[in-house]
Amino acid sequence: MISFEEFVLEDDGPIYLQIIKYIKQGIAAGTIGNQEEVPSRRALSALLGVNPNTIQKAYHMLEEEGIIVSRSGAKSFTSVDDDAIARIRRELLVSDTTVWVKSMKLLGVNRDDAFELVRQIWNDMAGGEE
Amino acid sequence: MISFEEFVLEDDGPIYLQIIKYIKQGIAAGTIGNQEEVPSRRALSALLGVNPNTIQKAYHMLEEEGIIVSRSGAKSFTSVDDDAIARIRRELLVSDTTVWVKSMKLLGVNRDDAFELVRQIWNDMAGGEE
DNA sequence: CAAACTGTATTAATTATATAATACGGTTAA
DNA sequence: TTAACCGTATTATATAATTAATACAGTTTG
Repeated sequence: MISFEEFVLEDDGPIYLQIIKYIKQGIAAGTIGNQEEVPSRRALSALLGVNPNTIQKAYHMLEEEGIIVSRSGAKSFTSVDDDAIARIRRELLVSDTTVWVKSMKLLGVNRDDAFELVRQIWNDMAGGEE
Repeated sequence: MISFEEFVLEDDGPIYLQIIKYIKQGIAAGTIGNQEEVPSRRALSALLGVNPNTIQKAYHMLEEEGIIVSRSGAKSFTSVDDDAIARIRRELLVSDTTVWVKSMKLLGVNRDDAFELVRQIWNDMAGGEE
């Protein structure tokens, strides 16, 4: 069963996109595996304090991407083979890093200074490898 | 006069936030200086193909942050002393980098691998220092 | 079987974002 | 001075995102 304990709802963008990204990141990180049970629409909506329709929208889009499989009346599960995992991982790594690099260049920061900034921030943050 | 030639309207988030970020990044990068003229609401809306009210919303929020000054009937100008510039620059550097580092940690990427990924992407992108 | 849970669907209302069409009065420059 | 700008404000409309309240049929489990 996918855990949403580490999920934090942000004020940033649409909730359904945050949920989609969280699941994709989990798959890419390996913390969410294949044929793993997904929380029901009602259970996750109660846990996050949002509307069931919002969860349904996120799950439906994930299903259209072939990342989860739903059967009417039954529980929903992930459906990701090794190729799909690799594709999702690469997609997230490149898109997130490209956004950050673009920002650093706009701010006129060179690569070494950007690395130094990362070193300062990396250790102060929880989680991940040290 | 602030130039919007390099500005590209994305489908991502609200337009007024994109405009605010573009101006803040310009100030932080030094390409937008103090007491520099800002395009009129009507002129910028025509250039970007968006509604004048959307530009007004962005400018109004920038004025509330003390970053631009408007007088009814007259042109609007930036208002950023050295302290303000340093504050905005630090704010953008830290927030953007924190978002990226958080993403790398969620994906289970260690710092050295993250740096290697940046090296691959950095040179393939245009702009900024090499 | 029956109760509890599941995915799915529908309709209505709300908020944020953006557009559209104007209007008013202040500022600037020919 | 006067025409062309400027910032500002108002009202209406449209779409996207979200909430809300239900409802129905399929699946699972005791």
